[in-house]
Amino acid sequence: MNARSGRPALTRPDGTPVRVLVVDDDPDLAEVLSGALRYEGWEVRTARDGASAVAGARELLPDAVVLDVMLPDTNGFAVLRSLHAVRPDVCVLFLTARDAVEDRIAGITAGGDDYVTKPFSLEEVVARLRGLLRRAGMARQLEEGPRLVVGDLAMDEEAREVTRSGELIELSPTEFELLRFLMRNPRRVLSKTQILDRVWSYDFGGQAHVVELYISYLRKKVDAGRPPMIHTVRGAGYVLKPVAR
Amino acid sequence: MNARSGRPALTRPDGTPVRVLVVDDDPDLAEVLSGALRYEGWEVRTARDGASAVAGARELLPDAVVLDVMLPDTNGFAVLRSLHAVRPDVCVLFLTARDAVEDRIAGITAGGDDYVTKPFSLEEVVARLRGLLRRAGMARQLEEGPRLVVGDLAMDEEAREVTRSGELIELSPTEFELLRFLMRNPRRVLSKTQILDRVWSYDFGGQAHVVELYISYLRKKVDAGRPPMIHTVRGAGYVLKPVAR
DNA sequence: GCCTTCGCTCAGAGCCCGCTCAGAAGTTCG
DNA sequence: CGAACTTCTGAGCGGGCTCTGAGCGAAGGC
Repeated sequence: MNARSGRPALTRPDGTPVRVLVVDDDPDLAEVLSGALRYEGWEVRTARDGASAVAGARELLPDAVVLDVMLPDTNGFAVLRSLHAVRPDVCVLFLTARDAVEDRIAGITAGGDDYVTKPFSLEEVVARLRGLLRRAGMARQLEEGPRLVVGDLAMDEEAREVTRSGELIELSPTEFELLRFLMRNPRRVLSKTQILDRVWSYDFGGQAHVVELYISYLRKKVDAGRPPMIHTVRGAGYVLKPVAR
Repeated sequence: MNARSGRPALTRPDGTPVRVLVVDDDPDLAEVLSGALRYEGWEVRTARDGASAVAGARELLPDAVVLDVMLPDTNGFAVLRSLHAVRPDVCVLFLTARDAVEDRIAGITAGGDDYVTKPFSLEEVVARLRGLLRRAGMARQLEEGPRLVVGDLAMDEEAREVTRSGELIELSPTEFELLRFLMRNPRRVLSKTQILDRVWSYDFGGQAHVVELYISYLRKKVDAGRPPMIHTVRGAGYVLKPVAR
């Protein structure tokens, strides 16, 4: 069982919580990240530089590491080598500035690791991590697949494909992330703030009004002409529900 | 057993009372809040700034913290970090002014923490706290679910759904809160003043007449054509009772 | 039985919330 | 370098929600 009730957690094969090390020199960002990962039911530890990252990894023996490429003392790649020395099969998710060295990252990620560019949304980080862990055989049997289903609505996270009763629905990146968040929390009212904090980048300064706008976009594509699955709860937020039988 | 007789308290897994730290620089507000939380059967301690909050947390080791974002000495994020350092799984409920536009700290609700805007109602604060604690695994086993049931009337707090004998009932935010308060105190007469203090915001200047009005609204939706569950006790208040068999 | 008190309900005003449209700025891709 | 797409802002509108006031009915005291 997850911290987030009702949804099964992604765990290690023996049932113990997945262990993740977060390495970033911005303490606020590290705090937000580790909060989100703990919310997934995972065990989290933070480090703010390369040295303490390696030390932390030795203690925690993490299954995955979220690693900022730009660190005060070293760069991420040196840390990566040390990490692989500690635990060869560790998954690494790099955090990197958009304009920086994408080619070098590409070389690294060929090995099965992955990266996201700053500024990112928490949904994206969590989704990538889940993908990495799943591929590393971390899923507790069958219950954790790359496929989300709510009623006749289905999402293949890896193929980035969404269908409703078999019909393919094309979504923009933000629409996709919003729908993923909704589908990962079916039958639960989500406030606009929750959605904003989770689906939009952490540096987004805008109003909750965008959420309304994107809900409106989603409705046009997901609910179009069909019995609605996205419901407004006035004064509270939005819910995704399978249509009542 | 709870201070509020007849209703089982939300307790820690070992049966001891939930421990909550209230941090606000307004002593009156802190007093009202801690009163309401003690009424839930919880152990409460107060602090009026960030420094004493961290100190208090170290002593009390609280399960949850009610934390005003606007503190004289620090910002919410720094306090959040300190609190998580003391106890990684602590839940935080932030209090924030509605018009203080950009004190919304991005990502605050992403880690499973929550917030309410001032002015708030006590029911809302308590409900949010209960939600946080429940998700953190604080519920004494099965008896405390996200579901309130009185007779054939049922409320799912997370989905914000109310049904009577299976039929869905649509409620406005205030109606919902009022009914939640009634359902959390079944078979107990609640005075209009009690209801006003609990369901309406603390800065509400209006008359007790609104309570009558909203009871009337609720009756139309909840009791409509069915044997009544909401009863008037003249000169005393209202009771919610399951229909006699 | 009458009068007072208390509670119920209707109607309406004002406000706030959420939805949508249109367009500007930025991004991606051919 | 242009075209298509995506994201976000601003404004307007429609309607739901909350509360006030008034009138009416019921309960209970004298």
